Amino acid sequence: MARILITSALPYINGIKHLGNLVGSQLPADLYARYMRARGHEVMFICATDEHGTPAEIAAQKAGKPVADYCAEMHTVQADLAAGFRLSFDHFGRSSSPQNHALTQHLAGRLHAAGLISEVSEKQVYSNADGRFLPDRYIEGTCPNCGYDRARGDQCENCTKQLDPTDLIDPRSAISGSTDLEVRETKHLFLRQKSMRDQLRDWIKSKKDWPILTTSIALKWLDDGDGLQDRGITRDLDWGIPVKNGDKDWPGMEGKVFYVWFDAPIEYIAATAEWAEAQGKGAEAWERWWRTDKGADGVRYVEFMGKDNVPFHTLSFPATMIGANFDGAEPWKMVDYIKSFNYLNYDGGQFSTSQGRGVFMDQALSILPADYWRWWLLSHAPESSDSEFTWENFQASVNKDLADVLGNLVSRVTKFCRSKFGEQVPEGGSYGPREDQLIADLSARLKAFETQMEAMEVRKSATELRGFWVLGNEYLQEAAPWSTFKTDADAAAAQVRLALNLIRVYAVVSQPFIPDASKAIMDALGCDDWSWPSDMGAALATLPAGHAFTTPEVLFAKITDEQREDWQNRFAGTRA
RNA sequence: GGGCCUGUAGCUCAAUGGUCAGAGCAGGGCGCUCAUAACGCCUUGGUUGGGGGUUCGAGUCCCUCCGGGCCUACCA
Repeated sequence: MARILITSALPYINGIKHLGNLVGSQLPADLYARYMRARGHEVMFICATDEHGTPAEIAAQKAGKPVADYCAEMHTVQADLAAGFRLSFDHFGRSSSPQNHALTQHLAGRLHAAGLISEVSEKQVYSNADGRFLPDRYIEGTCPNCGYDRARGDQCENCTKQLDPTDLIDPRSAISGSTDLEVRETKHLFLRQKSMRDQLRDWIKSKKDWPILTTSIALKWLDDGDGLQDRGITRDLDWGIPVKNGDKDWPGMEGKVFYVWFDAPIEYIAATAEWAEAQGKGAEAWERWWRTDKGADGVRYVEFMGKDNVPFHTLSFPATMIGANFDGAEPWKMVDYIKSFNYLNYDGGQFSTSQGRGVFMDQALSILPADYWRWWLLSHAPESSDSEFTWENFQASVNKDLADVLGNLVSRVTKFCRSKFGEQVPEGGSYGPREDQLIADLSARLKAFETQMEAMEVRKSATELRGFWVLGNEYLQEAAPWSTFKTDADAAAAQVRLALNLIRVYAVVSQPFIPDASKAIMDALGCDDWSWPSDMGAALATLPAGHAFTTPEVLFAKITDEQREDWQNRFAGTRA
């Protein structure tokens, strides 16, 4: 039994996430966590809301609420939706937690002691009307290059030219529209990652098995142009983790907070500490996952994220971990594998939180159960390139795979049994060569599924699982118990007994993808044995003759053309 | 501008430089009647975006052109 630490990129706090966010990190992480638990491994699956930064403050302001209240409310909303999608986090934390405050400040102090923090004075744009410094992209104005009047301070969207906020003609605040802007001098802490470039490169190059998407992004940041740059880790904001040197004040940094991207990955660790506290356990309970000197040396740590998150997870966060161990006193667990995803598009364009385009998690659950979405999203996960959600494809996939192949199989087996033998596993007959062949085929197919799951090949895993289901229909068609029954009731009994057991095996193996349907099958079969069918023959003898069951309701209702068209229209525009 | 990814059947995707480029869906045919008009079997369908090159051999490697996407460090 191995110990596996799994983190999903943290969903940002400023609103409900869309299906693209879900499939880019949390959902595949959940699939992996569920599978590894099912295989008997010890899993720690961590996620949290990412609560700091300018967008959170602005979202709270728009909602007319204090930012702390807003974040607390949105955290609850996101936690409920995660539960609705059956995301099986061991803990869903908050980056604003006391644990993260303490740990972030502690690690900053360690980096300072290591000589890896420098203080840099910068000039930044301050908006008097908004009472805040403005990040470059929150300043709008006319592009000096093309004359586009809604160019942002970092780049003109129209002509794609890179800009500096001071380049803009007639600059104004993107938040309030105010032109009462001034340039102020402000001091910030920088993480001296430049000095750790070789260490980071060696570490990344040692990861031979990482996806190209992951390593190419990391190496680009390391070596492109002037190479890896030092990174600001503080901001002039009210909401965030106050800048401290461990538990001591940091002279000159009063009133400043750490940059959200500094404290967000640290929350992976802090959230595990939150978990330990919630469980009534001591520090050793979380340290055995995160400190290689305290038990984490045997842990395999896997991160899931969208491609936009890769630089922070391959460079800044590792730099923090390596730097904090400058004297060998704090060996932190480093990531072993990064699974990154491309983007899911929606009907010819992008999903967009800011524009409200696409299907959002709450809307999705309001029209169909979680399993439908889980199945489609996972079986179409954007692994090798961006992929696209269309309602036609969704309808076709769900109806064929879930309703016809799996759902109908469960239905035909249980209903046939009920009508010929009653609602109990029939007795009599014995297995022959056909059944031996089925067991061999199932074993081979399961092995292929396991291989793909362990490699985190999400789409291929779904394909293998579907193939595993198809074997049941093929067997039934060939054995044809409805014909057998007319001449040899005992033989039909044996065939149905096997088929009922096969359905149980399907519930167990499918559980990482479609947990609710699996549970419904198990409940109908009156069984709670979720052990993995490593010995297929034995697994298919789990339900003995005479075992009572109930015929389940339709597992997956088909999506009708009317429904599809209705949803297509309903979700065609942007969300209010 | 630079970097990276990507382009394969009507659709969604496979294929360590090595049989005749394969699956699922859709389409066509046959079978079955237990089942959610479901299931099974067979089958149509390709100049692998265009062009050039390397190689005994290229979907795969190189060059070039065309299309789609992402990133480019103060959104997160």
